[in-house]
Amino acid sequence: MATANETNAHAAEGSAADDGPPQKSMTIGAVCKGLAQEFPDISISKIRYLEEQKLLNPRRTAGGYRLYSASDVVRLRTILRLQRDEFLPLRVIRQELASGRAGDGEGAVAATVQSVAGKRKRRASVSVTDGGAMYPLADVLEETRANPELVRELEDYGVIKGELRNGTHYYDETEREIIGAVTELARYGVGGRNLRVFRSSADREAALLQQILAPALRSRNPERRKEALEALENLAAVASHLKHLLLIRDLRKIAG
Amino acid sequence: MATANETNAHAAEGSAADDGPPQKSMTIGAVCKGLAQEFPDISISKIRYLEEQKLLNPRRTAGGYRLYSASDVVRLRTILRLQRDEFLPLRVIRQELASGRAGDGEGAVAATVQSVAGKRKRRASVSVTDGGAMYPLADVLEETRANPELVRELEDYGVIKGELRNGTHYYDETEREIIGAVTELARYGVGGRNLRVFRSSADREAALLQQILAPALRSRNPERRKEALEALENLAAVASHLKHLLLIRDLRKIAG
DNA sequence: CTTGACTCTCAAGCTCAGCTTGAAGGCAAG
DNA sequence: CTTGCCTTCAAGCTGAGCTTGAGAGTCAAG
Repeated sequence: MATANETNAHAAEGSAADDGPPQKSMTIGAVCKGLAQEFPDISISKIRYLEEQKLLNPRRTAGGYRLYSASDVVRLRTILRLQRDEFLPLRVIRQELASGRAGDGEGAVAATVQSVAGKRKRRASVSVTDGGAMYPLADVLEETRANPELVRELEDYGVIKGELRNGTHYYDETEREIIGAVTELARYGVGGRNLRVFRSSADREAALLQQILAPALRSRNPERRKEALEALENLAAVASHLKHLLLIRDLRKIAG
Repeated sequence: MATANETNAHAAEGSAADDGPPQKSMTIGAVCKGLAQEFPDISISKIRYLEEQKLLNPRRTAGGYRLYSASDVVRLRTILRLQRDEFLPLRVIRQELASGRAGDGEGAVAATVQSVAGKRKRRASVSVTDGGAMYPLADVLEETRANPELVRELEDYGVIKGELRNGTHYYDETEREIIGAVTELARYGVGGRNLRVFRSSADREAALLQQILAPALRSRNPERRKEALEALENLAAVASHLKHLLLIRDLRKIAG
């Protein structure tokens, strides 16, 4: 738990005290735990696999242990993000990283995520079946540049709920995006109380879809259930699109 | 090899001479040959597979033969491009298509390749300020493969209104897409009467946004008015995104 | 109204990416 | 010196994305 960072076993090469500025290399297990927050399906074997595929190349101890530097970890995070958010196959990620835009420098790698990603977030929240990644409040606040007050307000309204783990609030991907969207709306003067409108319509629509798919969702046949879940995702996508269109239609009258 | 297009066997429904304006549907074999130019690894079985995966839904002859309209082919080309150039899995392509970035319209789809491809690029049909293009009912019906009954129903409900010009109904881009989306929903069992839910929430949200931007929109200063319109578009986009997120959030509970 | 090219469905199978698992053993620090 | 993390290597698993084959039907040209 926690950030599982320094606390971990075998954090090699920290030598003496915490005086040394940037000499901290981590073992594979520590790296894995550190990334588990953002990437729940990471595993030691996966990291090793990525190395086998020439995407990583960490230092080794005399005894053969892998030692990951900070930039190794950054690179790994980049790889995982490109895979998860941009759906790039490893073959292509390897090229992207190799061909210029990123050696190892953190700046360079950060730039890569931007440049390769081009636009922000493709998948993010469209999936009903969540990946399970959680982000600490501090990160969310920094990324969305949201007002902490507003986050609290959202929690009070029950729009988001977060998860309290050893003293810090954690939010999932969807919640993070909700916070971002609401922050954006706030810039235009759409206050917290107005969110009721959005919330209640979402509730109604969810109820509608549930009702329609209820039989299949309750089915004990797992195949049928899986199909229903897929249908649910598609329905959500189409329904959202329809809502958008209807809103545009209304707004056009207003603008007209 | 030329375009290998008209030369093909069984180019159905061309009936008599070349008098018919837009009645050209192709069989699967013809479509396949036509696309082989750009996509060498296309195959008939692959096209059928894509249909099985709910990415396509062509008309059929009485005997069960697939008949691909021009817009079906455009859609298919979009799918293949997203797959080849963007490495998107079919799952994601399905969502991208369902959730608006591409209906079928040529402009819209071109925009999709762009927008999904990476640049920001707003979708053609979401703009509050309409382009003004109008499509005759017959075209809309063919493209969306909507039930005429359903279109009438939508008009009764006041969701769309169309325009009567010398005997034929004409619809704008947004209306056409609404019809498409509703048709899609109908395939999942979301009937006409359920649309009230969507409509009323759109109305409420429009009212909210109007209220917020009312002063600026009423302004006599054209500059200020233009700014307000832009704000309206952004608000609409963000609001739609937020609604989608909230819906996902609710659905996750259901699915859980 | 036949003929032959084309198409249909359905079930089974195939390939490859992307990991996971297990066995058999070595390294590091309390 | 023991305990827990680490190593390699080979084999295996899973799901996506098609392909193949069998058996039957459709369509338009002749």
